[in-house]
Formats: sequence, structure tokens, C-alpha cells
Amino acid sequence: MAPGSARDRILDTAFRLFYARGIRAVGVDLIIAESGVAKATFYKYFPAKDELVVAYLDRVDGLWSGQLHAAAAQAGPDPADQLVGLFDALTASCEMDGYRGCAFINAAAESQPGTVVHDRTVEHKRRVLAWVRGLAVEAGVRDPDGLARSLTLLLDGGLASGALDADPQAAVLARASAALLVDAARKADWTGDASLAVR
Amino acid sequence: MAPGSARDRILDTAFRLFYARGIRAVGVDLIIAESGVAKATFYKYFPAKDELVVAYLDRVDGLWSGQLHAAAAQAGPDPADQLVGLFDALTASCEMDGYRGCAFINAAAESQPGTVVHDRTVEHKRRVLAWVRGLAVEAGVRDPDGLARSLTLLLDGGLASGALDADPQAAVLARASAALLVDAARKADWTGDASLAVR
DNA sequence: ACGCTAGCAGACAGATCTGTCTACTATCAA
DNA sequence: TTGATAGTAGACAGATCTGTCTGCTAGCGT
Repeated sequence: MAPGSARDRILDTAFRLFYARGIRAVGVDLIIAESGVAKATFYKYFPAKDELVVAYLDRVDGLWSGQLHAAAAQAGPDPADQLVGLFDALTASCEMDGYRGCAFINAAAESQPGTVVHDRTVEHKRRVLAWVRGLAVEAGVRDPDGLARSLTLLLDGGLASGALDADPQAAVLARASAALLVDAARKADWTGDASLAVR
Repeated sequence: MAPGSARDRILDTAFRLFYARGIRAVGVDLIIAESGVAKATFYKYFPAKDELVVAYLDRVDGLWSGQLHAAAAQAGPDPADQLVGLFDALTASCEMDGYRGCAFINAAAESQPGTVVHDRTVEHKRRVLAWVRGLAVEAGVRDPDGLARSLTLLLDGGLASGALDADPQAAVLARASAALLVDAARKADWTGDASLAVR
């Protein structure tokens, strides 16, 4: 009757509804109705709602990581260029209509530290940070940790505030700021630690 | 029996619980029980839960704005210094235990665009942005809008990601990055628009 | 033909959440 | 004394949410 297996339809529907309305705001009954699936089938694949939430977050993680890597790759072979180019993924995301910020930040706001869902969000952010740090190391900057941290701050800021005012300018500014930070880090006239005493 | 009026106790309890556990996760029954108030009294002051949520957000807005202004003022009379100094409020916030990110970003994640609650979060972010922009204008930089946007991106990034990994380094890095952006904007060798073509 | 698997349909239990309503108490001012 | 105000205590209705359970159907390999 429906395209794709029942599990896929459930996950597709959950992806759409969770992101658009929030996790707690969407009940399993709604997901079941909109995916055209029987309740028993739902609970067969996802014995608890939290397991569906985790599957949803894993899907978002895969998609978003893919977009980040693609945007970075498109910036050319120089890792320093890639550190700036990855912000094109942010621009593209913010331009999507129905954009409602970072699924992980939103999920973290709706979950308690220590739960499976919350741990997933922390793990995602850690993984992105590690990847950016890897690029920073390849770029040969003096303080790759500091640069990676600063860039992910800009990225998270763009993701978070984009949800509130939906200003397309924000992503553009984030990219420009990133370019400035990367340039400064390359010139090695600035490290995260040393600049603290400056101003 | 209790210190403060019933309304104050309700708001105090809501402030604590909403921030710690999220808005949807805290029912009015819990707030009523923990504030030691009768149900009728609760609904007398807050005829609907949403009105309590709005009062909660207004209180957070007052507190956070106060901290930002104080941190900026402490950086001295130069508006350029204040643009960097305001990040000390971020550092202080992140060091609080029980820190769980920005109450407004969290509230936005739990509410739908178009609702009173969501509008409150947008208004708050807009007000902070306008204030930062005012400082940037006073500092006489070429592109105050761009600088203000970039700085609030860093600020929101610190607020949001601080909730996930609770890395105290994040706030420090945000301040350092802000210092670099402000310096660059002062030297006027960079504007939000012009740098787009650079890298 | 038979059994296995996947799935549909929907009733049901138990918990929880918002909001209303009744009844009682204490304080204070006119 | 009387009446207004503020508050306490808790039952109740109605909706919603998660998760379980029973019955039924259709396809598919052996």
C-alpha cells in the first residue's frame, strides 16, 4: 500500500514531525496515523518512543555530517579553505523553509542530561568538533583546539539563532567571521590562550 | 507560612524548574506542590500555563540583560572594550552549576513559531542584538550591523553549546574570538559584505 | 496445502496534564 | 459585626500520551 517498508515510513514521518514541532510535542499516535502504520508495527520496530528519537537523531547526524563534509570538500584541497567552506552547509540549511534550528540543540533542550537522547546530542557535537579540529590540524595552525572551538561556536550560533529570527544574513556573517578567524590563526599572530590578555 | 507572596513563590519555583527540566517537562501540579500554593491561587495569578511561561521568560530576560550590561560596563568606557567585555557574562553563566544553556533557545525549541512564548524568545534575541549594535555604532566601526551579528552569533553559540558539553573553555574562546572580530572591525580592513569575496 | 512473517485495525489500561469547581480558613478594614 | 480579600485543600472532568493486547489479512516459500 505504501512506498518503502513500514519502518522507513515511520522514521520518515518522525523525522519530519520531530523536527518541525519538537519531540515532546509529537505523540506516537500522530506518527502512527501519519505514517499509515499499525500501532503494533510501530512498537515492533521501536519498542519505546525514545528508541525512535535516537534513530531520528542518528539520521539527522548522518545528513548533517554529509552536508558539512560535502561543503568542506567543495572548497578545494586546502584544509584552511575547507574550514571556511563548511559554513556553506550552514547557509544552505538556513535557507531551507521550515528551518527550525539545530535538531540536536533542540533535542537537548527537551531532554535531561544522562538520558540516552541527551547523550546522543553530546556525542554528535563532540564528533563535529573532532572533525573540525582534524581540519585545523591539517591546516597547520598553532592552536587547532582553539580554532576548532571558535569555529564550532560560530556554527552553533548560526544554527541556534537562525531558528529564532531566520535571518539569512546570519549564516553569511558566520562564514565571513570564520574566514577572519582562520586567517588570523594561519598568520599565527593569535592563539586562543595568548589573546586573552590582549584586550 | 511562606516568605514572599504566593505569586512570587510560584514564579520562583517555575523559574527553577522550567530552566532545569524544560517547560513541557514540568507540569503545573509540580509547580503548585513545590511552591506550597493552592491550585486556585495558582490559576488566579496565572490563568494559563503559558502566562507563567511568559513571566518566566521575562524574568530571565531581565536577569540576563542585567548581567550583559554589567559585564560591558565593567570593561571600561570604550564601547569597543565593552563589546568584548560583555562576554564575561557568558563565562560567568557557563560556570554556574546546573547550567543548561540559553533559556530562550530552549524555550524556542519547545514552542511553535507564532505562539506567545515563541514570540517572546524572538523579541529577546532582537533586543540583545539591537543593544550590541548600539555599542558597535558607538565604537564607530564601518559595519556595525555585521559586527553585532557576528558577536551575537558567538554569544549564542557559547550559550547553546555550553549546555551540551559544559566546556568552560568555550566561553573563554568566544571572548577571544570576539576580541579578534572587534579589532578587525576597528581597523576597518574588514566588513561583513566585502569579505565574502575574499576566500 | 501449510505455516511463517509482516502488517493492519483498533480496543484498552494506566498515567499524566490542564483547567474548573466547591468548601473552608484567616486577616483586616469599615 | 460584617464583608472583602487572599489563601488552603482537594475532588473532578476531559483530554492526551505511552504502551499492551487481541483478531484479522495477505503474501511467500516449502
